[in-house]
Amino acid sequence: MEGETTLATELDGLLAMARELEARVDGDQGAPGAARELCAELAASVHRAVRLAGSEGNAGGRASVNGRLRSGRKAAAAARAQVRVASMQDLGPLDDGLSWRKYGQKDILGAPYPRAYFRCTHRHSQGCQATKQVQRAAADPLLFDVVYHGAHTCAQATALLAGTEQQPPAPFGQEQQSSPAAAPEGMQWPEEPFTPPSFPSSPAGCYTPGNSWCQLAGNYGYAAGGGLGADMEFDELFWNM
DNA sequence: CACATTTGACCGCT
DNA sequence: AGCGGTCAAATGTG
Repeated sequence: MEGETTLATELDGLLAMARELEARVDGDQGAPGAARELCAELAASVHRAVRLAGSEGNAGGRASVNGRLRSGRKAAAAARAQVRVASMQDLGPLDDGLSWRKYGQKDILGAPYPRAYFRCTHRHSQGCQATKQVQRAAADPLLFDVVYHGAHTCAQATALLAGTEQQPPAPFGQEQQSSPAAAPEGMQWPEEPFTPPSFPSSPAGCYTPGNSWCQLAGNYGYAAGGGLGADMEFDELFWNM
């Protein structure tokens, strides 16, 4: 409602591209050439949108984050982006190709499902401070909200990023993935008709480097507030394209 | 035996 | 005071 015109426009175009991409991928999964190009454009648009949202002085929905920064408050430790990507790939579990170690689970106020906290297994070995939060969507139990934050310094991440030209496991950002037939590493929900835990953390391979993901759906939930922790401050946004 | 996961408690911040 | 996040000890599994 405020001055989100630019951002809205970007997002609108992005949505359109996403649709096109979705159609392309759906119709031709053997030749992701065009899809890939669209993906690039899409990524660029997203990048721009996020940048606009993170710009100072911008009155966007997230502009307050910057203006809210108080002196002495440094949030460089964990940057989060608001990129919500819903990838419906049954074959693509939530495994990012890295090793995550669950270190806690907490029930979130207002959320019917608990939130699991994961950490890089190499945190003690290589000092990888990367962390990941996996939570289930409130209205869509089939959707998993995976929030990555922190920087991956372990060789595993480096190798992964170097081996793939894409950026599935973005350095930072909120990624909403959906795995209808695949459950995360380990999360036990109150009532789950799906596959229980027991996710052997599939090693690299299920990633399918080349075919990659691709089904953008949904909208950009900028965690619009409501009072449920809509406080997001992202100072730096890294996006490799 | 080592590693990963689980659960509870503690701490910090809002 | 409440919520979110992390740590630490215990347990289970491979």
